Amino acid sequence: MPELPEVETMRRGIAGIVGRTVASFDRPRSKQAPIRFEPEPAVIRRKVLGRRVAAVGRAGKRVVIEFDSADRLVIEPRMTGRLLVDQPVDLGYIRMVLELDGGPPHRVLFRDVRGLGVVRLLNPAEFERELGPDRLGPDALEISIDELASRLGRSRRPIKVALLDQRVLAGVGNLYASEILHRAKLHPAAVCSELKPRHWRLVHASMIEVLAEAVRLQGSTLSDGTYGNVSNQPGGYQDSHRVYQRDGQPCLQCGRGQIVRLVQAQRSTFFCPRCQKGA
DNA sequence: CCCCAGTCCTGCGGGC
DNA sequence: TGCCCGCAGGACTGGG
Repeated sequence: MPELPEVETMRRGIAGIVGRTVASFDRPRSKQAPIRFEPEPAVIRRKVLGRRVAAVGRAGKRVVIEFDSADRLVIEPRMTGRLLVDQPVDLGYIRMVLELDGGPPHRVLFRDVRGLGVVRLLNPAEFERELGPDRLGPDALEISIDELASRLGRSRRPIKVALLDQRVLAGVGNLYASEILHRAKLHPAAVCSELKPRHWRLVHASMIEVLAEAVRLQGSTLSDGTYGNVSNQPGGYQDSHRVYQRDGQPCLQCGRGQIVRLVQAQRSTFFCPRCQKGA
Protein backbone atom coordinates (compact mmCIF):
# COMPACT_ATOMS: atom_id res chain seq x y z
CA MET A 1 0.00 0.00 0.00
CA PRO A 2 2.55 2.54 -0.95
CA GLU A 3 1.54 6.00 0.23
CA LEU A 4 3.66 9.15 0.32
CA PRO A 5 6.43 7.82 2.62
CA GLU A 6 6.86 4.57 0.70
CA VAL A 7 6.82 6.28 -2.69
CA GLU A 8 9.23 8.97 -1.49
CA THR A 9 11.54 6.18 -0.31
CA MET A 10 11.36 4.66 -3.79
CA ARG A 11 12.10 8.04 -5.39
CA ARG A 12 15.15 8.61 -3.23
CA GLY A 13 16.25 5.04 -3.86
CA ILE A 14 16.47 5.52 -7.61
CA ALA A 15 17.69 9.14 -7.58
CA GLY A 16 21.13 7.86 -8.60
CA ILE A 17 19.92 7.31 -12.17
CA VAL A 18 19.75 11.05 -12.85
CA GLY A 19 22.12 11.92 -15.68
CA ARG A 20 22.24 8.35 -16.93
CA THR A 21 21.10 7.01 -20.28
CA VAL A 22 18.48 4.32 -20.85
CA ALA A 23 20.06 1.16 -22.27
CA SER A 24 16.94 -1.00 -22.28
CA PHE A 25 13.29 -1.07 -21.31
CA ASP A 26 11.78 -4.51 -20.91
CA ARG A 27 8.85 -6.41 -19.58
CA PRO A 28 10.09 -9.80 -18.35
CA ARG A 29 7.98 -12.77 -19.38
CA SER A 30 5.88 -14.03 -16.49
CA LYS A 31 3.01 -16.32 -15.66
CA GLN A 32 0.86 -13.42 -14.56
CA ALA A 33 -1.37 -11.29 -16.70
CA PRO A 34 0.55 -8.18 -17.75
CA ILE A 35 0.06 -4.93 -15.88
CA ARG A 36 -1.27 -1.86 -17.67
CA PHE A 37 1.18 0.10 -19.80
CA GLU A 38 0.16 3.29 -21.62
CA PRO A 39 1.04 3.48 -24.41
CA GLU A 40 1.95 -0.12 -25.18
CA PRO A 41 5.41 -1.20 -23.99
CA ALA A 42 6.94 -1.22 -27.49
CA VAL A 43 6.06 2.44 -27.92
CA ILE A 44 7.42 3.35 -24.49
CA ARG A 45 10.62 1.47 -25.28
CA ARG A 46 11.14 3.33 -28.55
CA LYS A 47 10.63 6.69 -26.86
CA VAL A 48 12.93 6.13 -23.87
CA LEU A 49 15.84 4.19 -25.38
CA GLY A 50 18.95 6.35 -25.47
CA ARG A 51 17.30 9.12 -23.47
CA ARG A 52 19.05 10.72 -20.52
CA VAL A 53 17.29 10.87 -17.16
CA ALA A 54 16.86 14.55 -16.32
CA ALA A 55 15.13 14.19 -12.94
CA VAL A 56 13.41 11.76 -10.62
CA GLY A 57 10.37 13.17 -8.88
CA ARG A 58 7.19 12.22 -7.13
CA ALA A 59 3.58 13.17 -7.84
CA GLY A 60 1.57 12.13 -4.81
CA LYS A 61 1.79 8.34 -4.73
CA ARG A 62 3.52 8.07 -8.12
CA VAL A 63 7.20 8.04 -9.04
CA VAL A 64 8.05 10.25 -12.02
CA ILE A 65 11.16 9.70 -14.14
CA GLU A 66 11.68 12.70 -16.41
CA PHE A 67 13.79 12.37 -19.56
CA ASP A 68 15.69 14.95 -21.57
CA SER A 69 12.93 14.56 -24.18
CA ALA A 70 10.49 16.05 -21.61
CA ASP A 71 8.55 12.78 -21.64
CA ARG A 72 7.87 11.43 -18.17
CA LEU A 73 7.66 7.79 -17.14
CA VAL A 74 5.02 7.70 -14.41
CA ILE A 75 5.09 4.62 -12.19
CA GLU A 76 1.95 4.10 -10.13
CA PRO A 77 2.43 1.32 -7.53
CA ARG A 78 -1.18 1.31 -6.28
CA MET A 79 -1.52 -1.61 -3.84
CA THR A 80 1.55 -3.79 -4.08
CA GLY A 81 3.84 -2.14 -6.61
CA ARG A 82 7.38 -1.23 -5.58
CA LEU A 83 10.72 -0.30 -7.09
CA LEU A 84 13.93 -2.26 -6.64
CA VAL A 85 17.47 -1.41 -7.71
CA ASP A 86 19.93 -4.07 -8.90
CA GLN A 87 17.87 -6.92 -7.47
CA PRO A 88 17.41 -10.31 -9.17
CA VAL A 89 14.49 -10.82 -11.55
CA ASP A 90 13.82 -14.24 -10.00
CA LEU A 91 12.10 -12.53 -7.07
CA GLY A 92 9.07 -12.98 -9.31
CA TYR A 93 6.35 -10.51 -10.25
CA ILE A 94 8.87 -8.21 -11.96
CA ARG A 95 6.72 -6.20 -14.37
CA MET A 96 9.28 -3.80 -15.83
CA VAL A 97 13.06 -3.49 -16.01
CA LEU A 98 14.74 -0.22 -16.88
CA GLU A 99 18.45 -0.65 -17.58
CA LEU A 100 20.93 2.23 -17.49
CA ASP A 101 24.27 2.69 -19.19
CA GLY A 102 27.29 2.63 -16.90
CA GLY A 103 26.48 2.24 -13.25
CA PRO A 104 25.78 1.12 -10.64
CA PRO A 105 22.86 1.46 -10.34
CA HIS A 106 22.49 -0.74 -13.39
CA ARG A 107 18.79 -1.32 -13.40
CA VAL A 108 15.50 -0.30 -11.86
CA LEU A 109 12.88 -3.03 -11.45
CA PHE A 110 9.17 -2.59 -10.90
CA ARG A 111 7.79 -5.49 -8.87
CA ASP A 112 4.05 -5.82 -8.32
CA VAL A 113 2.53 -8.97 -6.83
CA ARG A 114 -1.10 -8.13 -7.43
CA GLY A 115 -0.43 -6.37 -10.67
CA LEU A 116 -2.78 -3.44 -10.13
CA GLY A 117 0.06 -1.00 -10.80
CA VAL A 118 0.24 1.14 -13.92
CA VAL A 119 3.19 2.47 -15.92
CA ARG A 120 2.64 5.40 -18.27
CA LEU A 121 4.77 7.57 -20.50
CA LEU A 122 3.32 11.07 -20.70
CA ASN A 123 4.39 14.12 -22.69
CA PRO A 124 4.10 17.49 -20.92
CA ALA A 125 0.54 18.15 -22.11
CA GLU A 126 -0.60 14.69 -21.08
CA PHE A 127 1.16 15.02 -17.74
CA GLU A 128 -0.61 18.32 -17.09
CA ARG A 129 -3.95 16.79 -17.95
CA GLU A 130 -3.49 13.56 -15.99
CA LEU A 131 -1.52 14.77 -12.98
CA GLY A 132 -1.93 18.55 -13.04
CA PRO A 133 -3.56 20.64 -10.31
CA ASP A 134 -7.05 19.69 -11.50
CA ARG A 135 -6.39 16.06 -10.73
CA LEU A 136 -3.86 16.16 -7.92
CA GLY A 137 -3.89 18.54 -4.98
CA PRO A 138 -0.78 19.99 -3.29
CA ASP A 139 1.65 17.49 -1.80
CA ALA A 140 0.78 16.55 1.77
CA LEU A 141 4.28 17.54 2.94
CA GLU A 142 4.07 20.95 1.28
CA ILE A 143 0.50 22.14 1.73
CA SER A 144 0.05 25.05 4.16
CA ILE A 145 -2.41 25.11 7.05
CA ASP A 146 -4.47 27.78 5.33
CA GLU A 147 -4.66 25.87 2.08
CA LEU A 148 -5.61 22.66 3.86
CA ALA A 149 -8.34 24.47 5.77
CA SER A 150 -9.66 26.32 2.73
CA ARG A 151 -9.71 23.20 0.56
CA LEU A 152 -11.65 21.17 3.12
CA GLY A 153 -13.37 23.72 5.32
CA ARG A 154 -16.69 23.68 3.45
CA SER A 155 -16.84 19.94 2.89
CA ARG A 156 -19.42 17.93 4.77
CA ARG A 157 -17.43 14.76 4.42
CA PRO A 158 -15.79 13.04 7.39
CA ILE A 159 -12.19 14.21 7.81
CA LYS A 160 -10.78 10.69 7.32
CA VAL A 161 -12.53 10.29 3.98
CA ALA A 162 -11.55 13.79 2.83
CA LEU A 163 -7.85 13.22 3.60
CA LEU A 164 -7.87 10.32 1.12
CA ASP A 165 -9.11 12.53 -1.74
CA GLN A 166 -6.06 13.02 -3.95
CA ARG A 167 -7.64 16.05 -5.63
CA VAL A 168 -7.62 17.79 -2.24
CA LEU A 169 -4.10 16.86 -1.25
CA ALA A 170 -1.72 14.29 -2.64
CA GLY A 171 -0.03 11.45 -0.85
CA VAL A 172 -2.16 10.41 2.13
CA GLY A 173 -3.63 6.90 1.95
CA ASN A 174 -5.63 4.68 4.23
CA LEU A 175 -2.88 3.71 6.66
CA TYR A 176 -1.45 7.16 7.33
CA ALA A 177 -4.88 8.82 7.48
CA SER A 178 -5.72 6.79 10.60
CA GLU A 179 -2.31 7.45 12.14
CA ILE A 180 -2.51 11.20 11.43
CA LEU A 181 -5.94 11.58 13.03
CA HIS A 182 -4.90 9.61 16.09
CA ARG A 183 -1.92 11.91 16.56
CA ALA A 184 -4.23 14.90 16.10
CA LYS A 185 -6.64 13.43 18.69
CA LEU A 186 -9.45 13.99 16.23
CA HIS A 187 -12.29 11.56 15.56
CA PRO A 188 -12.16 10.17 11.99
CA ALA A 189 -15.89 10.81 11.53
CA ALA A 190 -15.58 14.50 12.44
CA VAL A 191 -17.20 16.57 9.71
CA CYS A 192 -14.77 18.92 7.95
CA SER A 193 -17.10 21.92 7.86
CA GLU A 194 -17.49 21.76 11.65
CA LEU A 195 -13.77 21.89 12.38
CA LYS A 196 -12.22 24.99 13.93
CA PRO A 197 -8.90 26.62 13.06
CA ARG A 198 -7.22 24.84 15.96
CA HIS A 199 -8.33 21.49 14.49
CA TRP A 200 -6.82 22.33 11.13
CA ARG A 201 -3.59 23.36 12.83
CA LEU A 202 -3.56 20.02 14.65
CA VAL A 203 -4.36 17.97 11.55
CA HIS A 204 -1.71 19.81 9.56
CA ALA A 205 0.99 19.46 12.22
CA SER A 206 0.17 15.81 12.81
CA MET A 207 0.22 15.08 9.10
CA ILE A 208 3.68 16.61 8.69
CA GLU A 209 5.01 14.84 11.78
CA VAL A 210 3.66 11.41 10.86
CA LEU A 211 4.67 11.58 7.20
CA ALA A 212 8.12 13.04 7.84
CA GLU A 213 8.90 10.44 10.47
CA ALA A 214 7.64 7.67 8.18
CA VAL A 215 9.84 8.97 5.36
CA ARG A 216 12.80 9.00 7.76
CA LEU A 217 12.12 5.35 8.62
CA GLN A 218 11.61 4.43 4.95
CA GLY A 219 7.91 3.68 5.22
CA SER A 220 5.83 0.85 6.65
CA THR A 221 6.35 -2.81 5.82
CA LEU A 222 3.26 -4.83 6.70
CA SER A 223 2.97 -8.54 7.35
CA ASP A 224 2.37 -9.22 3.67
CA GLY A 225 5.96 -8.09 3.04
CA THR A 226 5.13 -6.50 -0.28
CA TYR A 227 6.91 -3.28 0.55
CA GLY A 228 10.54 -2.46 1.33
CA ASN A 229 13.21 -0.05 0.14
CA VAL A 230 14.89 -0.41 -3.27
CA SER A 231 17.46 -2.78 -1.72
CA ASN A 232 14.58 -5.02 -0.61
CA GLN A 233 15.04 -4.15 3.07
CA PRO A 234 11.89 -3.56 5.15
CA GLY A 235 10.88 -0.10 6.29
CA GLY A 236 10.69 0.79 9.96
CA TYR A 237 7.57 2.86 10.54
CA GLN A 238 5.31 -0.17 11.15
CA ASP A 239 6.77 -0.28 14.67
CA SER A 240 5.49 3.24 15.23
CA HIS A 241 1.89 2.52 14.22
CA ARG A 242 -0.46 3.61 16.99
CA VAL A 243 -3.78 2.44 15.60
CA TYR A 244 -3.49 0.84 12.17
CA GLN A 245 -4.65 -2.79 12.35
CA ARG A 246 -4.54 -2.63 16.14
CA ASP A 247 -8.30 -3.02 16.70
CA GLY A 248 -9.11 -4.67 20.02
CA GLN A 249 -5.73 -3.72 21.49
CA PRO A 250 -5.16 -1.01 24.12
CA CYS A 251 -4.43 2.51 22.94
CA LEU A 252 -0.71 3.25 23.20
CA GLN A 253 -1.49 6.90 23.90
CA CYS A 254 -3.97 6.78 26.77
CA GLY A 255 -3.44 3.16 27.78
CA ARG A 256 -7.12 2.81 28.67
CA GLY A 257 -9.05 3.06 25.43
CA GLN A 258 -9.40 0.13 23.09
CA ILE A 259 -8.66 0.63 19.40
CA VAL A 260 -11.80 0.35 17.27
CA ARG A 261 -12.10 -0.49 13.59
CA LEU A 262 -14.86 1.13 11.59
CA VAL A 263 -15.60 1.28 7.89
CA GLN A 264 -15.77 4.61 6.08
CA ALA A 265 -16.17 4.82 2.31
CA GLN A 266 -15.62 1.05 2.17
CA ARG A 267 -12.25 1.29 3.85
CA SER A 268 -11.06 0.37 7.32
CA THR A 269 -10.45 3.19 9.77
CA PHE A 270 -8.75 2.60 13.12
CA PHE A 271 -9.05 4.97 16.07
CA CYS A 272 -9.17 5.31 19.85
CA PRO A 273 -12.66 6.42 21.00
CA ARG A 274 -11.18 7.74 24.23
CA CYS A 275 -8.39 9.89 22.73
CA GLN A 276 -10.11 11.00 19.55
CA LYS A 277 -13.05 13.39 19.92
CA GLY A 278 -15.07 15.58 17.63
CA ALA A 279 -17.87 13.40 16.23
C1' DC B 1 -21.23 17.96 -4.80
C1' DC B 2 -21.08 13.44 -2.71
C1' DC B 3 -22.02 8.54 -2.06
C1' DC B 4 -21.94 3.74 -3.21
C1' DA B 5 -20.90 -0.61 -5.60
C1' DG B 6 -18.12 -2.72 -8.83
C1' DT B 7 -13.53 -3.41 -11.24
C1' DC B 8 -8.67 -4.77 -11.60
C1' DC B 9 -5.43 -8.76 -9.10
C1' DT B 10 -2.99 -12.13 -5.86
C1' DG B 11 -1.82 -13.81 -1.24
C1' DC B 12 -3.25 -14.78 3.04
C1' DG B 13 -5.92 -15.99 7.09
C1' DG B 14 -10.34 -17.40 9.21
C1' DG B 15 -13.73 -20.74 9.38
C1' DC B 16 -15.35 -25.22 8.79
C1' DT C 1 -4.95 -31.35 6.97
C1' DG C 2 -7.17 -28.95 3.11
C1' DC C 3 -10.40 -26.11 0.81
C1' DC C 4 -13.18 -22.00 0.02
C1' DC C 5 -14.36 -17.50 0.85
C1' DG C 6 -13.63 -12.88 1.83
C1' DC C 7 -10.60 -9.31 2.74
C1' DA C 8 -6.67 -6.07 1.91
C1' DG C 9 -7.40 -0.79 -0.62
C1' DG C 10 -5.42 2.81 -4.75
C1' DA C 11 -7.63 4.69 -8.52
C1' DC C 12 -11.15 4.76 -11.49
C1' DT C 13 -16.06 4.25 -13.55
C1' DG C 14 -21.01 4.37 -13.79
C1' DG C 15 -25.38 5.24 -11.64
C1' DG C 16 -28.13 7.67 -8.25
